[in-house]
Amino acid sequence: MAKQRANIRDVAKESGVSLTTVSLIINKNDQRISEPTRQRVLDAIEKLSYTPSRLARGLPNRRANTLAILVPQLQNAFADVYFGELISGIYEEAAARGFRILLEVARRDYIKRREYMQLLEDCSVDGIFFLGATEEHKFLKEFDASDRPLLVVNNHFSQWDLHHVVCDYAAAGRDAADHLIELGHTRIAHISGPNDVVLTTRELTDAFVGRLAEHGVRLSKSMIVGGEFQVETAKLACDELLERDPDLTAIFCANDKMALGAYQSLRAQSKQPGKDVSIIGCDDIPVAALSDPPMTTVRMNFFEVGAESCRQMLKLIETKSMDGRINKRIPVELVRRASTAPIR
Amino acid sequence: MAKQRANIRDVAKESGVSLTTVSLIINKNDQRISEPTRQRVLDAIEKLSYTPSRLARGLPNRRANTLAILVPQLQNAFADVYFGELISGIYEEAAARGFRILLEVARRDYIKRREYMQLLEDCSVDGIFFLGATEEHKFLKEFDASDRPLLVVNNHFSQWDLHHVVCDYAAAGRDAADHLIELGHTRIAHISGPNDVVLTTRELTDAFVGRLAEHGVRLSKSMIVGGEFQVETAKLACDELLERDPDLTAIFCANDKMALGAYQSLRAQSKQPGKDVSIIGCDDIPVAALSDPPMTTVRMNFFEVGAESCRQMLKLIETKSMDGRINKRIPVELVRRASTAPIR
DNA sequence: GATTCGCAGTAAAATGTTTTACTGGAACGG
DNA sequence: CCGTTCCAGTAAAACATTTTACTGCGAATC
Repeated sequence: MAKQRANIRDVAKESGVSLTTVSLIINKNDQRISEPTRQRVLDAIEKLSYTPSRLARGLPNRRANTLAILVPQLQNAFADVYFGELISGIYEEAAARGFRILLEVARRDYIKRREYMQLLEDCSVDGIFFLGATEEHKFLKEFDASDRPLLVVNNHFSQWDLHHVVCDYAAAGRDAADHLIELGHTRIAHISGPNDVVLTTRELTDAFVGRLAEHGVRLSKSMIVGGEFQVETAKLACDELLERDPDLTAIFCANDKMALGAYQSLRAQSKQPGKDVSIIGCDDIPVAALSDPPMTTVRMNFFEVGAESCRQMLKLIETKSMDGRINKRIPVELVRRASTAPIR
Repeated sequence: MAKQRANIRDVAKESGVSLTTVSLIINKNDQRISEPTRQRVLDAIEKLSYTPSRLARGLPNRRANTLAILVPQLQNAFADVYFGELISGIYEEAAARGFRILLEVARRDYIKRREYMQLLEDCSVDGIFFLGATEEHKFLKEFDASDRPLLVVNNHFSQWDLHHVVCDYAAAGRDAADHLIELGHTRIAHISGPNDVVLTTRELTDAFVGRLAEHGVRLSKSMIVGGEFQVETAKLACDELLERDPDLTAIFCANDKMALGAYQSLRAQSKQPGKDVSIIGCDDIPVAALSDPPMTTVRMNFFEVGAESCRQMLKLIETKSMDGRINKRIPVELVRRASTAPIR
């Protein structure tokens, strides 16, 4: 009971080789170690139930083998399916590669103290994922064209040169437009996201409106209302749209939550979603399939966005190559359910 | 441009003192350092924009200044208000004390490989919070009466001797019973949680039934149905209860989600929750106040449970005193809203 | 027979802290 | 004037690894 915990020196002594040899074996860069020696060392590791210290390991090469997920301070950010799926995707991929995940909340004073930088500078973390970024997060400027490993997940920016991985929102807008056109709709409305601060939802809107125009359907500005991505605001938005055009036949909502708000609004006016008015959502969150009627929507595989973000981040860290920024688009897919129907 | 990053040695050289002095100043155990020296060192730190490396700091005393949150692998565990609030509470308190939070998911193979132990053994983490624990998590036995810093958040176990911080579920059961009695109800039912695997919800049920009995109201076994904490299963449970006793006047649900399920069930049978049948929930999640009718419920401050868990954990780590287990109960509070009414 | 090469492994430096035990000198009481 | 105490700080060990440059040796090559 001399020692609490075996270290690499103990293993070396036990198996009669040098530290270096043990280290090489642990790190699997061991072409040059012969099989018998290798086996002896592995036995010693087993016997002493040795685990290399992550702390000490990170020290020489300044690697923590840890990644941070930074989320904005929202009302229960951790209780949102959207963040939940992104985080799961990142986690899964990171865990598979032996990386740990650190959780960080970008509160006001967190940003003011530049703690995200500390994280990188004190070697706590090898890279940072930023979820839920908007154009109001001015501190991102610090990463503009910098070689600091920060990756924006599911949003992107034109004013700053950053790494990002995003769903193909333009394709989503086009898919939604094509679907409604195919069903014969012409009196169409759109409940958008916060277009003033999020580029992706602007792209969604632009692509949707643009594609409708290509098909000769004009969507006037007044039939586009912003909904802040929440059920309640979307309900109000939908009320407003129905007042402006009581005969509209289809609404494209920038996310599924807002589509549920539209359902509520319609019902309150004794209209049936999917029959009287076609509703198409965006995201395909789990409740979309379970809603009544089951929702037609554009599936955005957020889990995959998270996973791909993580793969890209790891590549970034390994290679340290700064030739160009990461700029990956994840494909989307229209899911036809019962909330859209041919025009009568 | 000789160096990338200043270290403590650079600071020492710059300010003409020894490493030790700098270290003492950084760690604020610096009674013995004179003010002028202190100032000189702080200036040097500023000038070189020096940040101590967390990795190197942890090495000598085997402290990572990091805590892990372990959650079970559930359908979108990260997208649940319950976990969200617990995590927020833990995070807040940890951040205030300079601790980082690591996220870990207890998947099947994660448990099999005992990675939670690795976490402690390789010094990645100074302590582990386990959320969403049930009696099916047999691996907890490993921490039974052990001095490993694992803390069970918002559940507890009688079969294993572990640290825990829990809401006072017994008090919640009593409060709910008292409230219904006060309103004159006698035909009462209960939709319970997964009583087979979670002790806290058994306590809730027992306290509720016990208190009713004290007031002379007998709740038969058949009027208690389990609901697995989900909206859908609770709806079915409620259907069943209404079939068994169409004249029941009140239902106590073991959480708010299930109370919402009960709302649905009642409405489907053209009964008005809060008028025809009083419903009382448990948790006071945000939607409870927003539901229709606003829900009477027992508030469980999960944020506070998380925060207190973290405080206890830090105490555990600091003192390393194993005289007794942590066993803290967080008080609950009845919130009267419109889903309960005096019997007619 | 000298030179080169590859093999299997090692010595030692480097990574950046904390902490314990020490030191030289000044003040101070007897 | 001597011993003690205090002050302000320091030297050096410890923490656990990775990595670079090296070494001895036998085999192949010229």
